[in-house]
Amino acid sequence: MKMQQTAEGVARPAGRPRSEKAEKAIIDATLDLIGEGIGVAELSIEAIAARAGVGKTTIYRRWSNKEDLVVDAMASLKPPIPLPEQGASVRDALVTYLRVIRDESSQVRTRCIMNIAMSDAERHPRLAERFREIAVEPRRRAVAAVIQRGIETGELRPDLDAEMAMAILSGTMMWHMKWAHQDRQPSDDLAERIVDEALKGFRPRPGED
Amino acid sequence: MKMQQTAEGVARPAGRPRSEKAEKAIIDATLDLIGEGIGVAELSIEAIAARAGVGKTTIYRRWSNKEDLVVDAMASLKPPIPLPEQGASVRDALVTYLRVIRDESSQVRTRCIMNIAMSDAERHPRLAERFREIAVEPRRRAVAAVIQRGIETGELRPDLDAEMAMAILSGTMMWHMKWAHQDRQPSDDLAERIVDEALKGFRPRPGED
DNA sequence: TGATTTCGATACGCTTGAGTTTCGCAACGC
DNA sequence: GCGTTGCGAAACTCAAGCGTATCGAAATCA
Repeated sequence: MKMQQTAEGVARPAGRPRSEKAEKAIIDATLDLIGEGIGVAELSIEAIAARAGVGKTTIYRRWSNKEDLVVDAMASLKPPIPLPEQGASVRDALVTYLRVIRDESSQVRTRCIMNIAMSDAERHPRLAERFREIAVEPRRRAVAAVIQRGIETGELRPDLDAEMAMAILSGTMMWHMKWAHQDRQPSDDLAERIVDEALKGFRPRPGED
Repeated sequence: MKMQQTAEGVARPAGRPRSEKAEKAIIDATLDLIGEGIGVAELSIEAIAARAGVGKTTIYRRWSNKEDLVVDAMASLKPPIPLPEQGASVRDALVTYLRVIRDESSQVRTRCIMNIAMSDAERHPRLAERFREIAVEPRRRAVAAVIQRGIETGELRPDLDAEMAMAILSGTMMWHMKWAHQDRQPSDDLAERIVDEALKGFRPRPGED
């Protein structure tokens, strides 16, 4: 594979360059299929190639196995974290955050992707790590910042454990979305109710401090 | 298929009766394989038959497809709910409850089964329904009873929403077990810390009532 | 123009597992 | 003993999908 020098000095291989469009089509097809409820195990390279309108060779030239492809596909997801506006109250910021989780959890596509992240993660550590990195950590940091600010303004208890608060807020919403929506869709004010309930324990106790 | 009358008057088919031992072996093998991390998609009848020391025909005679078998296997699980002793305080009862969840979530086998229940549930509604029925509902009721008692004794706020409390307790523990144990195993006092944090919001506010 | 590489398409050999059938034996009631 | 049904084992057909190879066309650079 001879290299050639471009004007910018970047080495590039001779011959026809790889198609970025094909690459994107492959990633999109993978996410589409996953979003339709196909698990990693059932996911076939042939189906991805067909969906992407691409030859199998084009896939194998880029990824040597299915797991690598799925990891890259998951990593390509840009999590829509509308970071809570810094001007709002802690309550409003947390409500906004939980509303995002609720809305995402209502979409079949997001739920399927989350299922894969959570379930197949047991067998594919790299996938779990990547998902944590792109989807969990940024949010954890965002919530931690909100909580830190709340502590500084006195809206929250000074000894509040941000990690615990994060777990309570996210965990409670996830539990509701997973196990409580069997008969009815989530009520519109679910985010508010969770935040208000949690804040009962998060706020400073009157008569203390 | 001719029927015959037993002494008890129960109709039973002619010929050799089906082996309960084989049936149990099939169920056990299924749960074993699932517990080892085999997903429903990769789970093969052949592997189950081999593991159970049974012919494939013996499986097909009882279950017409894989989903039916998995549903029955999951349903055979007796969830170990050590119902909190009624004498203990609400705090102790809830700590006991969360400890059970934590201990279960630490076992690979239980985690695999839960993963299947939660993830494959999206595609297999009967499986989700059954799991909810045998694993979620009994616990929900147990916790609801504890909370009801706490409200009656004045240990908890009279307007506390039992459903919300359940979601907070279980959801928070599940979140921790799923996303917080990446670097270290759960601390021994995790159950206590969650309950104490939650109770800060669950107890009556001083000066109110 | 020629060398090189990628493109999509198609075909190929191979493995896995589904679901069925057949076999000889075992367990039951009569 | 006889009829019936279940048993495990093995063989079978069939389909899906893997990973590789080959094809002619297209894209890029020297």
